[in-house]
Amino acid sequence: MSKNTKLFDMERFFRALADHTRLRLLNLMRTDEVCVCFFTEILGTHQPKISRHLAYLRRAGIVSARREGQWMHYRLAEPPDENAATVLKSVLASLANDQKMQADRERLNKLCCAPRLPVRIHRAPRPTKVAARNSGS
Amino acid sequence: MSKNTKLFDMERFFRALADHTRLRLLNLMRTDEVCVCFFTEILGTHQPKISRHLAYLRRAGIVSARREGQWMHYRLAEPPDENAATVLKSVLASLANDQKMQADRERLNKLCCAPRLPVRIHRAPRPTKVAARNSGS
DNA sequence: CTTGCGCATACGCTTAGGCATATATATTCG
DNA sequence: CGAATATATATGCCTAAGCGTATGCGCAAG
Repeated sequence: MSKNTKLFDMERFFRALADHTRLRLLNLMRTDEVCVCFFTEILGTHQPKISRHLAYLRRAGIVSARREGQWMHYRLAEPPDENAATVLKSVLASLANDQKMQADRERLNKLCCAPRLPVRIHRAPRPTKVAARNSGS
Repeated sequence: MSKNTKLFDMERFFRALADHTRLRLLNLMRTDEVCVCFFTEILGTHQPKISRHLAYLRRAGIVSARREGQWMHYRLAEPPDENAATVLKSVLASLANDQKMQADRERLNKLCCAPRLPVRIHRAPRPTKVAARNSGS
């Protein structure tokens, strides 16, 4: 039984997961807090598209945002419901098994460990690790 | 790592789950193989709507259908990928925790254990248990 | 204060997918 | 065969949500 008061809107939750771009974003946030410009760099797409999808995920309660000066940092949120948490955990584990998702993460790692960032995101704050929530629990 | 050859189309999978009617159908199939007329009876909705959603689930590989004379029986399918199986299992467990979903199941149980079926589905074959794959209940 | 940057949102367009109603197909029964 | 039943699909309508482009707004730097 669900311990928490807030109801789990399962339908909305799955709608949020039913998009390739959003799954890629979640995969990149699996262990890190990441700012928007890194997402656009890694996914190679326009910034408004990224922002729209991040807003969608935020509305679904799957990610949370933190402002730091002119940068917005996104990370996975604690689901308000234990069922959501369980499902999300297995979803993230599945992402970790996907080859293309692994490739995205490798590019992110390379990029943020590089001595110098590309000009486009020259001053951007690099992704930072977040307390592990999967497999470590 | 995914052992099975067939790739898991996660996006399609979640799109299939992103609908209340389909979640209710899946919940009713959690332990049973059920024919269409029982679904329409329990959900209290029109038969074409049920058939459309069942077709959607079938196309997503989540359920399978079996014909028996003029009746079609639907049940959960074995996901072709272990990631899909893991996620689906946690989804079904979440359904089992939902109060409204429990109510649906209780109505199905009452209906199919009743000495006589309502006139509408008088001759319909009753749901039958399927080898348990999740939560005993 | 003005300019530039990072990000969010608005706009217009297009498609997927929800719905109810109507119809087609297939099986069973008389 | 012809009617009735069980299910599937077609049709038309409407909304959600995808996309790219344009724009708004807050913060930083000059």
